[in-house]
Amino acid sequence: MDTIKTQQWTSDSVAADLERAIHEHRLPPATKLGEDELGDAYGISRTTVRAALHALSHRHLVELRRNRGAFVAQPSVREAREVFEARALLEPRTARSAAERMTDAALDLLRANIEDEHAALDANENGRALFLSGQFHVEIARIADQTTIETFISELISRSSLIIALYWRRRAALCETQAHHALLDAFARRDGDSAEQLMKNHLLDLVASLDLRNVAQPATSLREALNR
Amino acid sequence: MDTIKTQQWTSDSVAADLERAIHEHRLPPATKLGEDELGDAYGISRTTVRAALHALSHRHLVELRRNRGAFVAQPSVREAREVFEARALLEPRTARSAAERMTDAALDLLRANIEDEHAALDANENGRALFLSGQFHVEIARIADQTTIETFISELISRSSLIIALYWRRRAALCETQAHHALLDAFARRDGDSAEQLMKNHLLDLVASLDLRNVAQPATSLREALNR
DNA sequence: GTGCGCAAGATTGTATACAATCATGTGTGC
DNA sequence: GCACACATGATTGTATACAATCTTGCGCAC
Repeated sequence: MDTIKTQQWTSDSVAADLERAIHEHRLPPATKLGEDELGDAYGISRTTVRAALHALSHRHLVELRRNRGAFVAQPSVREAREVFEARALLEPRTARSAAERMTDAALDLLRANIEDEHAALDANENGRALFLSGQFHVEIARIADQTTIETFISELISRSSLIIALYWRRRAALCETQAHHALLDAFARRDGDSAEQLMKNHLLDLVASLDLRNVAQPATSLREALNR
Repeated sequence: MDTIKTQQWTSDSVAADLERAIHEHRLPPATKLGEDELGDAYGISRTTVRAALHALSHRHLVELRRNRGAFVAQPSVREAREVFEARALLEPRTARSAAERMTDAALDLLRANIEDEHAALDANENGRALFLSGQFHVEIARIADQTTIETFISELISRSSLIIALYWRRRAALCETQAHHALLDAFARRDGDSAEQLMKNHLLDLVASLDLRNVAQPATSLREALNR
């Protein structure tokens, strides 16, 4: 197997590349991430790969098992609930702050994001659309000028993508963009109250679209299923 | 210099050990954390030390500068505000959840924590008292049964300790334990409303006890001061 | 005497080599 | 034929060696 790109990969950029692949569902939950394999793929040594995998494990996107390797995380039903509870605490109030600090330039960024998502959906690039949909939320935290909270939300968004991969119920993804449009309107009006409430409902809708009953989790490999 | 302990150090345990040292102000902000130095101190190779330092940098407790090394982080005034804004979003509602789920065993844990803090203060172990004071908040998240939020709060608490090291204004630390006592009472009554409100006020008091005006930050070395 | 440039030392960044651990398959005994 | 034990292979955990980068001090030119 040849290397992926001609680039000066660092542990951070490899981690970002892997995170995006996970976020876009190109690397589904439970995928084995062998160090040698990744090292060959990126054309780097295991040292750098290990640093990237450890970084992702701190973001709960990768699960490290001692002497067994790294796997794309498989959030449990419980973890899924927790992630959305954390988002419910952080995002509505952050959306309010963003609305209050909104600028025209920031509005353009959010509009461009929504348009890109539409374009990706039209091109049947569902993974990319999902990624952009998440970026919308991260952008809001950035506009709210809360770097610390943005870091948390960014992690929660990526984990949400894994949760969606495992527990998504509905087929129609269009309701999503509708909520983002409504938020955009509230932002355009600098309406903090509406933004907070819309974000709250948006998150509730997201959870409602998941199947979080305590059913057996899908496992890609038999071994994984039995070790649980 | 001889090794610290006879123990099988792993990157995680080294990171935990360093985090506690930072939390207890035994390693003040801007302290240089040389890899060779730490490797010798713990009796391990640089590989493991590096993994620990990277882990701490992901928690924003250590700042890594390319080709220059690792330093105990020095949160800026802005970062300090952000940390407490994040805590304000997470902790009050978490305290409410904890109150609603409180058990007698959990109450005992919290009581023991407060007693230990008193004992530490009496023994003039201020660092240990500060650590225990932070653990009180982490325990609450654990009692609320929110692992994800607990992780975030744990990080924010450690960062708060750095913030206190840099920006603490008042001398009297006794007001602290008073707030924890009040919270304990609310928990004992399973009074979610009070717990949420008390936590909110407690965090406001904490911020008020800091000097977050935009003054020049104290720097331990001249070089650090100039590079900023 | 001051300022620039270069070289030496120190420290981190990366790769490679070795050790430890786990998974798997085979063989032997019952 | 089944179960347990051991050996083999594969993969991760750790240490060491080398390369790259930055700091620092000296020396030379002006």
